[in-house]
Amino acid sequence: MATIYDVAKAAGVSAKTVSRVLNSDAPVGRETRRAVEAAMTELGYVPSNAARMMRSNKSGLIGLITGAISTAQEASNPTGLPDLFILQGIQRAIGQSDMTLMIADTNGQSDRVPALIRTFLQHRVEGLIYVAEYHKKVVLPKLPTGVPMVLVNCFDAIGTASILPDDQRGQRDLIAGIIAAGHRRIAYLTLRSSIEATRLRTLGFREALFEAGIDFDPALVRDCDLEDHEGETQLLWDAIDSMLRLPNPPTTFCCGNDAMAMKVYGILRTRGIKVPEDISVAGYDNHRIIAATLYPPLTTVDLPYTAMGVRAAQRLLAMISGTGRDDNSPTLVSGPVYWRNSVTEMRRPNILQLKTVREE
Amino acid sequence: MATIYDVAKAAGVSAKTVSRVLNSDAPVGRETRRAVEAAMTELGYVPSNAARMMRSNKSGLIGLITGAISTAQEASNPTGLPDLFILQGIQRAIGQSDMTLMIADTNGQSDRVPALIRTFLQHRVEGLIYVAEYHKKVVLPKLPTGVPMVLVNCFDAIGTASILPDDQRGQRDLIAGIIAAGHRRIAYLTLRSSIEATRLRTLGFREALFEAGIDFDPALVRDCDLEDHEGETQLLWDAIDSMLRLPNPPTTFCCGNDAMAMKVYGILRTRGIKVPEDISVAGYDNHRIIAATLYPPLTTVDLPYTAMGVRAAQRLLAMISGTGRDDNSPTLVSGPVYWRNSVTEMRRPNILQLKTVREE
DNA sequence: TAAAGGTATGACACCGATGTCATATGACAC
DNA sequence: GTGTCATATGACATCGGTGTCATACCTTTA
Repeated sequence: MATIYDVAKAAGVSAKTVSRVLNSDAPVGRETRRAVEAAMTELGYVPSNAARMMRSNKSGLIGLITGAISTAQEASNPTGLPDLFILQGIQRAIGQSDMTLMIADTNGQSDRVPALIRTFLQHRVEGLIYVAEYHKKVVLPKLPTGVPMVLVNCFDAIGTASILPDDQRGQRDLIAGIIAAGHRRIAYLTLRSSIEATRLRTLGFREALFEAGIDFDPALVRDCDLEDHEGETQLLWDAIDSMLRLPNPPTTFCCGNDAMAMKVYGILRTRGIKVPEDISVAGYDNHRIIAATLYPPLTTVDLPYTAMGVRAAQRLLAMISGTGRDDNSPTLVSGPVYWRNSVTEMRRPNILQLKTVREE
Repeated sequence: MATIYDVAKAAGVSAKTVSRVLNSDAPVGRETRRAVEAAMTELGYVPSNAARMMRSNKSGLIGLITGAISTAQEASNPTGLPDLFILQGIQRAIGQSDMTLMIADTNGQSDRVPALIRTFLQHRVEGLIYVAEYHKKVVLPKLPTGVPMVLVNCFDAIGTASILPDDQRGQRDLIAGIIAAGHRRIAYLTLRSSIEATRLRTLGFREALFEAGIDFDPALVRDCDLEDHEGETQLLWDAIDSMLRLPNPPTTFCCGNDAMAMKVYGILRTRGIKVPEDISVAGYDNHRIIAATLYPPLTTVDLPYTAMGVRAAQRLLAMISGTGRDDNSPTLVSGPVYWRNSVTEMRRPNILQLKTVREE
C-alpha cells in the first residue's frame, strides 16, 4: 500500500508537503496541491492511522463492550427488551462525531471482558463504553487513568460514570396514570425480585399509591419471574387466580414487562375475561413488536434504550474532550408512558361481572 | 501511557529485551524475564498496536460493514429475519481467530459505505466483510488490491467472493415435503417479485412440483408484498379469498416469510378456517420468535444466517492467510426445513367442509 | 530601500514497537 | 586450550506519518 513518500516522490514534493495537503494545516501552493492530489488518486493512497497515531497519540477510536449481538433474540433476558437499541443510540451519537466505534461482543462469556479491554487498550481507544443487558450492578477490571469509561444500563461500586433507566419514575408515572383513570386496586406482577429494576419499580409503584392516598396491599404484588420458562407460566396462573379470588380483586394487572403482559392476555382470555373491558393490563419496556401488535394494543412504559445510548456516547465524548461534568453521579434517563387501549377508565359494573366469571 | 522504554528503564534492560519478553521470540534469562514482567505489571504497560503495526504492517483487524444494528427491529424488511444473526456467526468465527472485529454500521445510509471503507483502510484492516439486509445485488467501491472482501447475503457484478442462502433449494425441499404429505394444490403467496429471494424460491417451488409431476398453476401464486403495510394485509385477504373461491382450492398456503404466515393465520381464523386441520400453512425464515410462538407452531425453512456468518468469516480468514480457494464462485448455504404442526397430512374430507365454510 | 510579515516549502527528529546485526558469556567437544 | 555453538543481551535502523525549525521568496509598509 502506498505511503506518503510514494506520493511525495510521484508529485515531486517533500513528504511534509503531502502531509500539509492532507491536513490543510498550512498553506500549499495551488499547483502543488493539484499535483499532490493527482498523485494520491493515482496511487490510491490512504494515510495510515497507525503512523498518525504514533505522533499524535490519538487513535480516534471508542471501544464498546457488549453482549447485545451474540445474545440477541436468544433465550429471553430479564428485561425482555433487546439491548441492541442501546447500541443504536450510541452508534448514532458517535457517528456524528469524528470518532470510530469499535464493537467487541463478549459472546455471552463475561470472563472475556478483561481480554477485550486489553485489546482495546492496545488500540489505544480514547474511551470505553460498557453496555449491560439489563439494569444491574457490575464489577469491571480497573482501567489505566486517562481512559474514561461510561457504563450503560449498569453501575459499579467505585462510582464509574453510568447511564441508567429511571425505573422508579417510569413505574410511578404509569401507576399514577392508572389511578387517574379511576383504578384503586392495582396488581403488580413483578420480574425477579432480585434484580435492580424490580426494586426501583416497586418503589415507584408504592410511591404513586402513597401520593394518591391508597394503601399498599401486599396481596396484590407477586414475583412471577423464574429462570425456568415452564414454571413461570404456572406462577402467573397461580398469581392471577389467587388475586381474582380476593374479596376485593384488582381491576388492573401491571406486569414486569411486555412479554409477561402478553402471557397475561392469554391467561385472562382463557378465563373468559376481556381486556380491557373487564380488566386493564399494563406492561413495561414498550417492546414495540409486542406492545403494538397485541390486541388490544398494550399500555406500557418506554424503556428509553436508544436515548440512553445517545446520552452515554455524549457523556463519553464530553469526558474525552475534557468538557464533562466533574461529578460522576449516574445519569437517569426516563421514558414516557405509552397509553394504549389495554388500560381503560374503571367502571364499577365490570367488577361484579368479573366475580361471576371467576366463580363459574 | 507507559511505553516499552519505560518498562526497559524500570527493569534495567534494553527495550529489545522487553520486546522479547512480550513476544517470546528469543530466549530471555529467568531473572531478567521476572524483572521485566514485574515492571510491566507495575507500570500497567499495554503494548501499542499502532507501533507494532508500523513494523509488521499487520493490523490484526477485520472490518465489517452492516446496517444490522441501526435497522434492527425497525420497520420490517423484506426477509423478516434480523440480519443480526449473520453478525453473530461472524463474531463467533472471528472470535476464535486472533483477529479483532471492527464493526461499522451504515446507519441506514448506504452512501456512507465509501467513507466507512476508507476509515477501515486507514486502520489497514486485513479483510472486509459486507453484510446486506436481504439477499440482493450490490455495487461497492473498488478496493485496493491486497485487501480481500467477502459479501454476505449479497453479490456483485464483478465476482467478489460471496456467501448466499440457497433459497432455491430451501423452497424446493419445503414443497417436496408438503407434496410428500399428500398435498397437490399448493398456493404460494410470495414476497415482492422484484427481490432475488423470490426469484430463486419460485424456481425451487416449480422444481419441486415438476419433480412430483404436478402441473404449475399460476392462479396459485401471488405477490402479496408491498412497501405499504396497510395495503399488504388487503392484498393477502384478496389473494386468499380468490384462491379459496377456485373450483379446486389449495390445501396449503406457503408464505414468503414467517411474518406473512402469521397474518395468514389471522385471516384464516377470521374466516373460520382451522390451521392445520382445514388448511396447512408454511412460512420461510424460521424466525423463531414467530415460528415457535404461533399456535400451531409454524412449519418453515431455516434461513441459515448464523451459518452464513460463520462461513463468511472462515472464507475471509482463508483468503487472508492465502489458503483460500482460487475460484470466486458464491458459497451457497442451505438450511433445513423445520417441520412443525402447521402442515399436516392432507385428508380429503376437509376440503369439502372448507367449501361450505367459505360460502356461508 | 530596508524592515516586517505572509506564503510556500523542505530537512530532520520523533512517536513505540520490532528486525538485523553485533557482542559477550558459558558449556561442550575435540 | 581452542574452536563451536547455544544462550542472553544491546545498539541501531526502520516503519509512515507529523511537529519543529529553517529557508527562500514575494508583498506590503515605514
